Amino acid sequence: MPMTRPKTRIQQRNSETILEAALDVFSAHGFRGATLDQIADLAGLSKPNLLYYFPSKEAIHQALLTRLLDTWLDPLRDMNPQGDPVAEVMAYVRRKLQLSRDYPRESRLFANEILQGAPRMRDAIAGDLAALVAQKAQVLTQWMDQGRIARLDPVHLIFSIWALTQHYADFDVQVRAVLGEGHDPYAEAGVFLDQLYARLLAP
Amino acid sequence: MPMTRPKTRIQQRNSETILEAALDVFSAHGFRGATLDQIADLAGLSKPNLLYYFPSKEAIHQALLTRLLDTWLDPLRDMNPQGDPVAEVMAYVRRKLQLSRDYPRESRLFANEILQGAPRMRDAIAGDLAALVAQKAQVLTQWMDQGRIARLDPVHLIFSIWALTQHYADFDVQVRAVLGEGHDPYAEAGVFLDQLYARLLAP
DNA sequence: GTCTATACTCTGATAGAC
DNA sequence: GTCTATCAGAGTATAGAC
Repeated sequence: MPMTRPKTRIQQRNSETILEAALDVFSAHGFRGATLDQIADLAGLSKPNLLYYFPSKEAIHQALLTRLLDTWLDPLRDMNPQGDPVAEVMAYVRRKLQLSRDYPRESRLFANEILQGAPRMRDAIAGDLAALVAQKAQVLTQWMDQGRIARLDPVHLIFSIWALTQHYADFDVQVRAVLGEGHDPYAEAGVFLDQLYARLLAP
Repeated sequence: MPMTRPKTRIQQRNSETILEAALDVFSAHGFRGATLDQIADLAGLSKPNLLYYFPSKEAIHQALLTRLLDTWLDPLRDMNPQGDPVAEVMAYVRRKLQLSRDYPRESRLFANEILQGAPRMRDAIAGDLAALVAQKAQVLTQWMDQGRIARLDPVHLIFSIWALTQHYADFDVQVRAVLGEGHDPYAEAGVFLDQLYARLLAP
């Protein structure tokens, strides 16, 4: 009974394959836009076989969201209160931008969920995420009090980093359509965001 | 036959009511997540009556997107090449933030569409939108050449304005959950973005 | 113009053979 | 563990009365 925790190696591998396929489909079409047929096709399994590994469509989606949140918050967790303030914030920006570049599907999965009111993530957001932001906002405030970075609303500063980095994954189609051929959006964004936060944070 | 252009006053009013209801539902659940039942209920009409005014679900969605794009680009169009550079950009930021505050549903409708690869807007984005951005990027570049604002990638500067302002509408749930009670997100964002762009644009 | 009734398709989930 | 067959429900759209 692989309800909660698959045991054998084959089960592990198949669960993995399913989640990988599901990430593709859910991130591209949203929860309701995705179909089990699409996921099964992409995973190379039959639909009933899919439902042997996960009890429902909802369960697959939930599994993706759960594993996502941790990855998503890691870069912020890594912001070190002992480090150099400007360098720490800018390193956070770079890590977050890399995350958008390397895991755009995860970013879009998350965006789809929030955009529609976070029906399956409300608790996690009001809980873990809000707590982490509060904690890091305190660190930022301390740095501001010490005059080591410019005084700004620390929470909105964090929002700005989320907005500016996730934009490149979530609005990828628009970014590429506007830039046209021959551009590397993430490379250009890296340069631009470096300049932006260097200017913004300077005390 | 109200296929393309309703004629009588009642038809006008009912079309309006339907689009208003549809905006609510599509922006909250995405295209596939929305159902005609929900829209009909909200509009106070029967489902077949809905389909008397619009030939299909797709057509309702299309009508919303078409009327949206213009409204969405107006603030950028209004950026005046003859005005004071810093003031013009900052006025654009404010107009765009107001748009997010006053029309969050439109913002989310747009975000849903782009997020899922813009299947119904690709042409408009690669066309009108890209052209307008190219034109305004030229204005920005001129201002930079004249040393009146800091030198930055003009297109990514525009992206940053989109990302930072739309974030407050699109991720509203997250913003409010993180801020907690007793906050006015848009007022705070207004202050923050003023500071950000003042620092960023200073030559 | 608007409604009731209904046709038809899609999709999530289950039964049961192998 | 995996498949074929199938059910049940939801959802878009149409027919046809009024």
